[in-house]
Amino acid sequence: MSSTNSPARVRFAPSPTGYLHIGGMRSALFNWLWARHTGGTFVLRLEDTDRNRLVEGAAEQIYASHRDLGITPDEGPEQGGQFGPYVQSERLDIYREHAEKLLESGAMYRCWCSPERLTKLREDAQKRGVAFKYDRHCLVPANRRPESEPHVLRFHIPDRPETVAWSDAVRARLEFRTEDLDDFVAMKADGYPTYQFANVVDDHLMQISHVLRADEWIPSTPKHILLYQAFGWEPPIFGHLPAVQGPTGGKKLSKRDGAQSVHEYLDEGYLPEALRSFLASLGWNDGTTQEVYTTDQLVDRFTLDRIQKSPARFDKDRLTWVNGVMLRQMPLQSLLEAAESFWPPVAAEYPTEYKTAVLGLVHERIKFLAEIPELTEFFFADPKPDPAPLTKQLDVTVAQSALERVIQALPSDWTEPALEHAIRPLAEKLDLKTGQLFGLLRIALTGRTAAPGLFETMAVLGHDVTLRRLNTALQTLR
RNA sequence: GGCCCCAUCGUCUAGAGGUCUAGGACAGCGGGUUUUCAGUCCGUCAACCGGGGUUCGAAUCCCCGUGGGGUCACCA
Repeated sequence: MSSTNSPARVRFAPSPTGYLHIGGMRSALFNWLWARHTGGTFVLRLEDTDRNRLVEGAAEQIYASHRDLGITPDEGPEQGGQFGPYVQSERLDIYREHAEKLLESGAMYRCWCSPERLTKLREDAQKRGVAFKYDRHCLVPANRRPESEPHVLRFHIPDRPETVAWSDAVRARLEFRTEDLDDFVAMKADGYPTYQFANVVDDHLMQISHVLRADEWIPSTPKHILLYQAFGWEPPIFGHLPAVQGPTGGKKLSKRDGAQSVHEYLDEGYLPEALRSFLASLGWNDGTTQEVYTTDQLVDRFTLDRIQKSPARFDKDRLTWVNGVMLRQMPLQSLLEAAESFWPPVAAEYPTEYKTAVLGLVHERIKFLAEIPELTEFFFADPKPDPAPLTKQLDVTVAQSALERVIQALPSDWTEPALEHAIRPLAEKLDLKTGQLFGLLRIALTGRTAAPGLFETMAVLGHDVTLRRLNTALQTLR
């Protein structure tokens, strides 16, 4: 299948009303994957026709999210392209011009109805238990008003009852009856188009071949198709993606219930590659038992027919696992680069070689980069002296003599094997269990009960620091 | 409420009539490795929403329920 697809032109069209949450990013990723898989083009278009909901800086955040996730658009507001502009508020003339055509052909009509009247209509519909449909009041010649008065442009749903159907790339045939459709507003009174209208005009003008969008758009797709027909245009292929639900399920993922921006994950040290693999698995799989994918594999195997129909829940535990797998597979050098902005402040003065050695010890245990300070802090700063944990397992005198013996036994050959050779036998001589002695030393050296292996830790810490910390521990017991 | 979509372990999913006493993975639990934690290895718990059909045979097809979700804006 992969080689038989012609290059697709796909788009992701968010509106700048806030940051992009994970569900939105998943849609963007699917579009990007399909473009890459077919050797096509990924277009980013900003749908900013609602002036009331614009959020300062949101557009920039959206651009950044794509960049940082590694799915930079081929065409868009930032990169331009031959089908621009890619911001809808800069295309007002285009919409007006096209609206004019449909006005002339009779596919659209002017409507002067007040918000109050519409609200009343809506309430009536609710009372009667039916879906709201505009009553076409302004279609009656007697109700027409001067064109100079504020009005909107409505699309005239065909009077003849018919079925509007399309073959969805994700869920086979979908159909609606025109009787159930409302004469929706295409151009608002402020001169801006609605999504329904701008979307169709732009997708056609930008030669979009596949519209892959969230399935909440299914109910408005017949309106879009009717619009294409009114223009005499060929509709694109529609593919409606299953929703991404929050961790607790139920409602669709929204920004209030734990949904987060890509940046929050990036900031926690989730790798873009891990995010891509995990996000792809939310509603798509290749049918094998493979669980983690490189992006090349994703691009190679991504096909529309393997997109899931049912909603997927966002499971952070699984993301964390994927991230851990990728972190562990990463060469130490790459990990060092990825970790750059995650070091604790105290690490600032230390040389790269030292940090590399430290990273080598936590490489196996790290799940996301933000854990680095917690995992490595004691490599850079002495633990706070505290007698309590030192004597939790052993009484003071035993702990003291153990520390003294270890200090005396420290080898001159400061290597992991030499250290182990010198210290391990001490446990038996002191009549202690290995775990008791090692536990004591671990606390003395790191201030923690959980840390990397004792001897590798000592090897990295170096002779002087090790000796100092052991002495400090001894002092606190006196 | 009208219209629409969806329905396999807690979660992500495999499954396109027989190979399903339903497979993999995450999480959970138990154990091995081991100086702790993590990792790793092994094991374990756990699902076809219900009812009717169709068929020799249904998780897979059809219908009806039920449940969940979406949508009914001069928001996208």
